[in-house]
Amino acid sequence: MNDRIVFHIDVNSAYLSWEAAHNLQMGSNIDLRNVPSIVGGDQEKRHGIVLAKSIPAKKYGIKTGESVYSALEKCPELIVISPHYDIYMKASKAMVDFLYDYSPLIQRYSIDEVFLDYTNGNLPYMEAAMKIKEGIKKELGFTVNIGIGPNKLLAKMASDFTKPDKIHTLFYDEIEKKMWPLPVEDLFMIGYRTKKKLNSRGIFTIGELAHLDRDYIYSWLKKPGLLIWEYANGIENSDVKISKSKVKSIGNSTTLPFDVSTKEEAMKVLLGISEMVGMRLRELNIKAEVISVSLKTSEFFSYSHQKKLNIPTSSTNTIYKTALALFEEMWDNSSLRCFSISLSSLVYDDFIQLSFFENFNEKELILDKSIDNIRKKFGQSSVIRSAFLYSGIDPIIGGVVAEENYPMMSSYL
DNA sequence: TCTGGGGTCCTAGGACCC
DNA sequence: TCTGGGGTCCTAGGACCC
Repeated sequence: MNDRIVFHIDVNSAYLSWEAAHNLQMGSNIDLRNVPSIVGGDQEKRHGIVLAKSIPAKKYGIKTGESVYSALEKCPELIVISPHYDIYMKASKAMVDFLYDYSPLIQRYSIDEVFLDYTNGNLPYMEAAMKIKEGIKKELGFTVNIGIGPNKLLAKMASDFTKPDKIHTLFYDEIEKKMWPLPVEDLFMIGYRTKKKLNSRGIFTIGELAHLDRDYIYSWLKKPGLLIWEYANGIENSDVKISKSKVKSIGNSTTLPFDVSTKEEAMKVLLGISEMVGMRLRELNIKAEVISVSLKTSEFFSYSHQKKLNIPTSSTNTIYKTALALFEEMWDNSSLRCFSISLSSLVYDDFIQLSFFENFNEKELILDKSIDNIRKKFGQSSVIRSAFLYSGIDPIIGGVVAEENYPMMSSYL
C-alpha cells in the first residue's frame, strides 16, 4: 500500500458557526459562538431536536440530537436559532471552492466535511493545512478542524481530537498513542448498539478492539465486526472519490405536528410525499423498482413494508398507489407521527428495457413532467391537488433543499 | 425523551429453483 | 415425507453516518 497524505476538513459546529458568521455579516453585534446557543428545529411542529451547539452550550451538557426541550432545561437562557439550509449550502460550497486551490482531489463527504488528497501537494503538508485553516477563517469567517493521516479513516479520526480551530495528525506510528486509548465508541462506525455489545465482553478502548483475534471478531459480529476491527488497527484504503457516485435511493419523510389516526389523513400525507419523491426521481431521469413505506407510531415504534414493481416507475400516481397499498397492508390502526416513502433499485433512464407498457407509461410521465415544470417556474404551490385544501397537510412533503444536486451522505468512507 | 430528515450497507429468513 | 444442498430473489428490520 503506497502511503498517501489525506486531509479531513471538518467545520466546527457547522450549522451554528455558519449562522454566527452570517449574523455578523448582517450587522449583528453578538457572536453566537461565544454564548450558549443552538440551532434547533421547531418544537411546535415536533421537530425540536438540537442540530448544532456552541461550545458554551456544550459546557451545559447539551448534546446534538437531544430534544430542544431538555436543552432548555439544562440552560434556560439558551438562544435557539431555526435552521437556514440555504445559508449552509452556500457556506459549504464556498469552502469547497476555496479548497480546490490546494488539490483537485476533493471528496465532499457531507455538507460540512471534505476529504482532500494532498499526496502530490506542492507545500509541506503541515504548511498547507495551516494555510487552509487560516484562509477559511479569514475569508469565510468560520473555523475548521483538519485531520491529517495516511488514509481517510485516520484523517477523519484525527480531525475529531480536540476542537475547535485545530490541526492534528494521525499516522500509523501514532495510532498506539493517540487512538488506542480512546473509548471504543469514538471509533468511526461504532454507535450505541455496538458499544453496548463490545462493552458487554469487556472491550472498552479502541486498543482493546484492535488486539482482538480477527477470526473471533468476524465470527461474532460478521462483516461489520471485521470493518471496525480493521479501523481500530488503522486499516482503510478507499480512494478520495472525486466523481459523485450514482445515488442508490431517494426518500422523504415527515414528522407531523399532530398524530394521524385516520386513513383519510394518512392518504394525504402519502400523496404529499409521493409528489416530492416522484419529482426528485424525474428531475434526475431515474425510475425506481422498489417502493418502501415506513411508519412511526406515537410510541416511536417503527415498521415498514416494501414492494418490488414489475416495471420501474417515476410516476407520482404509481408511487402513491403502491404506497397506499403498502400502508393498508401493514397499518394496525395505531396513531402515527411519522411517514416515510423511499424509492430504491433505481434504474437510470438509458438502461430501461423497452416493453409493451412503454407507451402507457410515457403519457403519465409527460403529464408529471409538465406539472414539474410549472412548479419550477411558478413555485411549488402553483399546482396543488384540491384534496389538500384546508387539510393542514402540505401538498408536497419533503425537506430537500435543492439548488444544486446535493452530495450524498454515506456512513461508508 | 416533549426524541428530524436524508442517506448507505448488512443480515436473516422464506420462497423457489435445480 | 421424519426429505440434502446450493443458489438467487425478495422482504423486514437493524446498524451506522452527518
